[in-house]
Amino acid sequence: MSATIRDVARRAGVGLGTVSRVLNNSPLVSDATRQRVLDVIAELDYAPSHVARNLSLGRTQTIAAIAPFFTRPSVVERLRGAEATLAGSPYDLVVFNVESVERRNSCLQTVPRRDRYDGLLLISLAPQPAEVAAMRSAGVPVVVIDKTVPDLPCVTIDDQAGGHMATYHLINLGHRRIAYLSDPLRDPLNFEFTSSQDRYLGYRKALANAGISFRDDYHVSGPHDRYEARVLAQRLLAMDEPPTAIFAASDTQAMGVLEAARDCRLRVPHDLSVIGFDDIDVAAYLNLTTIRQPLFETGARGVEMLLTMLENPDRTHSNERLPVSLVVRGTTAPVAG
Amino acid sequence: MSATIRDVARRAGVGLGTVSRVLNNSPLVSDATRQRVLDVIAELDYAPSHVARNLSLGRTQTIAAIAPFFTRPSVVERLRGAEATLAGSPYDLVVFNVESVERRNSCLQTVPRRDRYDGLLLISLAPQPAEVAAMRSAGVPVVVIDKTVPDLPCVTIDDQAGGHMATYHLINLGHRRIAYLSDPLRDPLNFEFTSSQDRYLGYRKALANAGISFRDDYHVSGPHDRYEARVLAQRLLAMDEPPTAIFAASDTQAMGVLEAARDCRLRVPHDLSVIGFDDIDVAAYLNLTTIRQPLFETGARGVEMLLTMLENPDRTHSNERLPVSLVVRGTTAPVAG
DNA sequence: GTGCAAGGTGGAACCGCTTCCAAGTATACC
DNA sequence: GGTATACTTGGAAGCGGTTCCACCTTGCAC
Repeated sequence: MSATIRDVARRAGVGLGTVSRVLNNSPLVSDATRQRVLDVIAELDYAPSHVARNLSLGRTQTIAAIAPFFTRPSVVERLRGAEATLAGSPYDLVVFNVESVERRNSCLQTVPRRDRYDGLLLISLAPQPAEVAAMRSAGVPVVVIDKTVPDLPCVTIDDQAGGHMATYHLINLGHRRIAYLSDPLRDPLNFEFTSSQDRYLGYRKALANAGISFRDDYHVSGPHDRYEARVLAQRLLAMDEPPTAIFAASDTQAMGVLEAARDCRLRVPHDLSVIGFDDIDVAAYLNLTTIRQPLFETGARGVEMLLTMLENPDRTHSNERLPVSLVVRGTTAPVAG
Repeated sequence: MSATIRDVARRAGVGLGTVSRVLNNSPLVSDATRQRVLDVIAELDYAPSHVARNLSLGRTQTIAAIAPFFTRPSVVERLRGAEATLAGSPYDLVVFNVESVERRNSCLQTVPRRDRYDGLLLISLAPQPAEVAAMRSAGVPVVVIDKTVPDLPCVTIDDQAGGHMATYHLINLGHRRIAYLSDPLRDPLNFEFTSSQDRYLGYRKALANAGISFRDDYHVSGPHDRYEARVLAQRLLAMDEPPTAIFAASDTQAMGVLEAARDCRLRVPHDLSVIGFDDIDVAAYLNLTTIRQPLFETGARGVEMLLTMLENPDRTHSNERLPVSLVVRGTTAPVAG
C-alpha cells in the first residue's frame, strides 16, 4: 500500500539505518545523504508507520483520560484544558466517559495497561488503594485531577477554603440562616468523600468562626442535578424558618436553587441570596455569584505533570493545589432588614 | 518486563502459533491444549501487546473525532453519543478540539492517516473537496456529523424543516413580525454554509407560505455566543417596529435573546416570544420552547455507520437524516393583542 | 607511510504479534 | 496393513520501525 522505510532506502540507495537516522534527526548522517533521503521521502510521500515505531520503541504515544459525566460543564472544561495542552505534544488523548459504577470499575480495571497507554489522567475519579496498587504494578504513570488520592500525584483546588469563602461572603452580608445544598458527601462512584464534603467543612468552619451554630436541617444533599437541587431547595424554602441564603456546592445545583426561588416567588437576591461553586460558563449568564475554580487550568496542569513524569520517570511528583476565588455577581445581597 | 507470547508458549510447552490461536479463539486447538495455555496465561497474568497485534494486523483500533468547540453543549452531547457507542466496541476514541482555523486545517491535514486511525468522525466540520480527496487517497473511512459533504456519508438533521417548524409555530401563534437571529450563514471554520443557512431557508419558506414578506432587517447574525446574541437581540428590540417573536438558531443564542429581553424589561412570552434550536440540557431549565434535534443520536449513529464501514469496506453508505421536533415550553405565546 | 580517532554507513537482530505452510498424529475406511 | 482424511501443532516469515555493532572512509599527527 503505502511506502515503507525499506522502499525509501532502496530508492535512495542507502541502508535502512541511514533512513531511520534521517527520520530521527540523528547528526550521524552527512548532509548530502540526508538531502537525498529527504528528497526520496518527499517523492514517495512517505510517512513512517506510527504503530511500527511505537512497537519498536515500546510506547504508545497515547494518554487515556477517564472522566465521569462528560456532560457536566466542569468536566468538559477540564477535558478541554487537557486536550489543549496535549495538542502541543505528540500524544493522543483517548477519552472514557463513566456514568455508572460498573463502567467506572471496568475502566479503572482495564485501562491502566502499560502496553496501551503511556499515561493516565483521572478526572474527578478516585481509585481505591487496590486499584492504585494495580496501576503502580502496571507501571502506568497516573495523575489525578479534582480528587486527592494517597500515593498518586493530584491536582486539586482548596475546596475547604472555597466553602469557607462562600459562607464567609454570605455572613459578611449579614446572613445568619445559611443553608448548604450539595451532592451526597459520600460519592457512590468513588467509594469516598466528594469535594462537597470539603466544601461542607469550610462551610461549618466559617459558621463556627462567626459564632453561628450549625443547624442540621440546613444541610440538604442529593444527586448532582438541577432538578434534584430544585426539589431540595423547595424543601428548604418551605421550612418554618427558611434560610435567607443558600450556598450550593455547584453552579448546576445553584441553578436548581434559583428555579426553586422562582417557584416560591422569592426575588433573588432581595429575598434570598444564592451562591454557587465552579464558575461554569452559564454562571455569568445567570449573573450568579460563585466561587471560581480554575477548571481549564486543572486539566492543563494535570497533563503537564503527566508529561514531565513521562520524560522523567523517576522524579516523584507532589500534589498541587490551585487557588479559588470569589466572583461576586448579582445573586447575593445584604440580608433583608 | 511483562510476559510475552513466547513466555507463555515456552511455559505451556507449546508453539507460538498455538498460543496465538488460543488468544484468537481459533477452533483449531484441542481442548486440553487450550486449557493448558489458558492456565499459563492466567498464571503469568499475560495480556497480549496491543501495539504488536495492531502492527501485525495493520490496524490501530482507534477512531479519531475532530470537533469544533468542545464546550458547546451540542458538541459535547454528540461526542457523548459517539463515546457511548464506541464503548461497546474494541475501538478507542481519540479527540481533537478545534477552536481556530489554523487548528482546523492542521487537524484535517494530519489526522486522516491510515496508519494512525482506522476511522475518522467529523463533527460539525465540513472538509473541502481537496481535503476529501486526501482522505480518500489516504484510505481512511470518514463519517460526517451535522454537515453535508459531497462524496462522504453524513448524519444530519433536517435543518430546513426545523427552521420551518419553528417559524410556523410562531406564525400559528399569530406572530407576523418574526426575527431570525443566527450564526453567520457562512462559517469561517468550514468555508461553507452553516446549518444556520438551512434553518434560514426554512424560516423564509414558512414566512412566504404564510404570505408574510421577509424583512431584511429582521435577520441578524453574529458569532455563536450568548453575549453576541444578546447584543444582536438588543438591536432588534430597539427597532422602531421591533419583532414580537425571535427565532434563535441555537438555544445558546436564545439564552442571549432572553437576556436582552430582560434588559429591555420585556416579559417573555407575554411581550416577546422566543424559540431556540437544539434542545440542549439547559433549555428545559429555562423553560425554553425549542426545536429538538437528536444530538446524542447523531453521534451514536455516526459511529455505527463508521463501524459498519470498517467491517465492510466496500459497502457504500448513503446519508442519513434524523428527524427534529417541536418542544413547546414557556417562552412562546400568542402575540399580545 | 603508518596509526588512529572520528565521522558515516549498512544491515542483522529485535519489538510482540499473526499467518501460513509443512508436518505430525489419530481415526476411518477398504 | 495401507492410505486417505481430519485434526493439531510448530515455527519461519512478515508487519515497519529502531538500535547496535562492524566496517569503511577520511583526515590528521607523527
